[in-house]
Amino acid sequence: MARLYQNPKGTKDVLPEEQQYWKHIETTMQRVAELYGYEKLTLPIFEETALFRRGVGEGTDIVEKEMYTFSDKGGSSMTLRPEFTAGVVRAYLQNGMASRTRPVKLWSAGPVFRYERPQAGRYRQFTQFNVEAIGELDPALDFEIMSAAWHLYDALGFRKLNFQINSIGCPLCRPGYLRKLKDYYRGRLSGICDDCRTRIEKNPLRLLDCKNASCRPVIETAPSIGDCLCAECGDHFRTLRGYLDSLSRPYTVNPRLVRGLDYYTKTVFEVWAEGIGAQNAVCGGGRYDGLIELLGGPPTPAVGFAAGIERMVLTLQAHEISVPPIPSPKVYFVCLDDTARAEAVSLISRVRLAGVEAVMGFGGRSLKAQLREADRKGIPLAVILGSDEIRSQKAQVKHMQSGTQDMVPLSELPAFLTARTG
RNA sequence: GUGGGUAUAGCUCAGCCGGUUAGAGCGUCAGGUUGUGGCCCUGAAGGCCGAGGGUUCGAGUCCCUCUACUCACCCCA
Repeated sequence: MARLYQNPKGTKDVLPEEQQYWKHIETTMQRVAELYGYEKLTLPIFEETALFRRGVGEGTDIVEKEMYTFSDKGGSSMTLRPEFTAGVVRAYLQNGMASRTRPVKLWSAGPVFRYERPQAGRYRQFTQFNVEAIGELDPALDFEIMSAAWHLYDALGFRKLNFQINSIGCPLCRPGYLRKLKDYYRGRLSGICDDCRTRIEKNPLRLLDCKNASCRPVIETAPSIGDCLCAECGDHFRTLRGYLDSLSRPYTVNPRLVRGLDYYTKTVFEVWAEGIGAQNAVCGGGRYDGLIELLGGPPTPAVGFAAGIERMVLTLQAHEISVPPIPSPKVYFVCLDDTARAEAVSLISRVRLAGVEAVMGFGGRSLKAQLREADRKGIPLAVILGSDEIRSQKAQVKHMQSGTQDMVPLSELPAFLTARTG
């Protein structure tokens, strides 16, 4: 067994036993997207590398160390998508969607790839549900996006979720804040961890969510971005909060919430789940008013979020939320000899066409073995076909739970089974 | 990239202070008299004890190296 092939590190097989969770999430997210008027956009899984370098940001961890980049046979540098937004914006610009009525509201779902050390809830290939609304600065749109996320988790049956929101300003007001923050930290170099000393220059916003205990008191008294927002950003955030309050959507303003991607402006938010380990963000998103222009389009505001499906599955399981079962066989055709099997092959085909999930026994297995299989798979009805039944043209239909049996003419079997399994 | 933990059957795990043919439960398959599942009983299949080296008369057990898995950091879904 040491010589068997293994799945690549950080990937995961989703076995049949887990599929009900995936199906529940997939149908729910599609329904929520429809309820909010978002249209589906299907994108390639890889794009040219430059799109992500530019769109995600050169200084980000994703670009610096996490991308699956390769040269194709023509010598072009390609990258498996590490997130959706850059690809969505590329498709929006390339297909002339900027001339559609705004906002253009799009959703996508599928695998994304980041080369990281795996741990609980973190994979190198994982699956995201992605929602974007492009072309509108109205805070009501921020609210709609957050509302869609809230609606999704509510419909899935999640409880005990934590909505965290913040505003990280815009190119007008953020530089001034960062200057204040850096000055504050430069005066306290001795009290902070090594990581934070490098963050001061490299990624100052990240100083605010350092988990190191020694940095905590420094963070507590650090200048807050909320006090430094420009008039536009401040108004935007206040209006958004007004919408959230009016609908009684529980949330926490977290002035230390920042995000790892360069393109965010104004609103950022995350949704945290309990009980699934350290990687507890099931959803992250925000506004990115500068990205479309950065990727060669006209100045265009936009807002969106991405939710991680594997983490949603973990949350459903950790919170013991029951999900709809996947339809399973309702009828098992027991075949006792070759003549019976020939009859079963034709009968089962008619039964399936009538919409009844049905399976049959293969090979020369005993009656006992076939009934045991039907029992263990929880199949409620067994149709027994042997030489007696062929001779009389009547099958025995056994109700597995009660053990009672009916004699049913073969010609009436499809109708009988349809009625009993409806 | 940096730490910690763990590797014995498909799964969950025993295996003492180093001692002879490697264990259990669950699962799978089969049987328990002619064609009837569940409970019970019996049996079978399934392991180079993660890999390589070392110590020893003798290693699943002790030591070293490697690999894989796992949790956490960085960061993120």
